Amino acid sequence: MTTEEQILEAAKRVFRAKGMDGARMQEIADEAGINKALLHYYFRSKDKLFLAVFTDSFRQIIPNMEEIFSQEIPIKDKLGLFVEAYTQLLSPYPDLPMFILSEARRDPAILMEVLDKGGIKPVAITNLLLNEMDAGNLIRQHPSHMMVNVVSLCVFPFLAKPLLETVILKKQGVDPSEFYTNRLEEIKTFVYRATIPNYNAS
Amino acid sequence: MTTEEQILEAAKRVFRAKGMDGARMQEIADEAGINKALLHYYFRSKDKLFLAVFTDSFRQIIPNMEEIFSQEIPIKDKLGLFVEAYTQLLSPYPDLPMFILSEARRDPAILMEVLDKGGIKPVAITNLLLNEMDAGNLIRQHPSHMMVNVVSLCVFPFLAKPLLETVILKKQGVDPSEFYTNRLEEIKTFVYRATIPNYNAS
DNA sequence: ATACAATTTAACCGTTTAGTTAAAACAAAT
DNA sequence: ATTTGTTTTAACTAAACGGTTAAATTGTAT
Repeated sequence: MTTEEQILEAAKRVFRAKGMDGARMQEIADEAGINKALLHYYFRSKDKLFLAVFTDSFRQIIPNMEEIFSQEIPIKDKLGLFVEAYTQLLSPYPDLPMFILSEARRDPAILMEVLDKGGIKPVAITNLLLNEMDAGNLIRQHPSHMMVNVVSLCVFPFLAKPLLETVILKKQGVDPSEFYTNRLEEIKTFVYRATIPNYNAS
Repeated sequence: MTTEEQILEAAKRVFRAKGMDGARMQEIADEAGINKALLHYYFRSKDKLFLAVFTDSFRQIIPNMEEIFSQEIPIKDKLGLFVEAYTQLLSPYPDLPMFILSEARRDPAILMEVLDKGGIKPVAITNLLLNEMDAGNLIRQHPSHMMVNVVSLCVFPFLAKPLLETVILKKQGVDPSEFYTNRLEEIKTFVYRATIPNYNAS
């Protein structure tokens, strides 16, 4: 791994954990095992380094939806695959969603910079969902809301992790690790019941 | 409104918009229409002021669940009322959820400080849900996951607001204001289909 | 009017921070 | 051996920040 990559990896860890305002260039240098001078030697400013981290992070939270939704399988299986892929994508990086969303709120302009590069094509998915509704394979509903609903169920637990673990779980006596292992199946059946016709009957 | 209240209101606005790390005491003083010296005259330190804001904000995002769930109405109506109450609770303060969750992640210890004061009793709700499942009024599922699911659907759009508006909505040609007005009904029917037996049939 | 609390003004302190600079050391290729 | 790019060291700057201080001012209640 080159020094530049080492720095970027260290910067990812620190920025994701503490955000732009809370992160310190010195801490990133320490984390990378180098000194502050070398940090500026590679990335001239904190803003440039942050932009690199944010761009990289944003690419990471966009799942490969085309790969899933272009398969020739029932829409129910596509939804299941998406939920699986997305939770597994985020599991190793539980800080990612909060990092992206809170930094996007702090500086909405940064979204426009990154959005054009990393392509999101919700139109294609929208049409696919509408076709499945016409075919009777999907309960009729607004595609935008359905997409937001599914993503909400997948992402929210990562965003609320500290709150969930202390409030709901500890006070309820539920084992946190058990909660997370059950989570995937619970999301899937919840989504199936809300979107697949006659799912409850079967 | 007393000066102390003016300061607290100003601090709420600034802290919620920029977070602890991004907020500046000078900006809070300006926002409150006073000077920095007076700010420390009332709240001795940034930490103390922040704690006051966080405590107040945390109380605000805990809906009055007892009032809703103790009514003598079907569980379906209780769920609908909860979704309605919660989205209406957050609508005037769209920054609240992100503020609470991101600060809770930055300093998880602050949660324990606040949690004991503002009471959350998920055990009562858990038992209520289990009873409704036994009575056949609710599709059987883990109560913890069901609660997280419903809250996810309500809160996530507020957390992802800037991202949603730029990415999904603008690129799709959907009017953001139309999205938000439809949102409430979409959540409710989504929840009904996923939790109420034979809801689709009726 | 006097006393007292609230508020302003303005300067100040100590610390932290991003960023710079220059010189030296190091490593690898020519 | 010399060059070239990389890395370290260490000191430094300039600005921002949280917090303090003291004196003056204002307003209000007694």
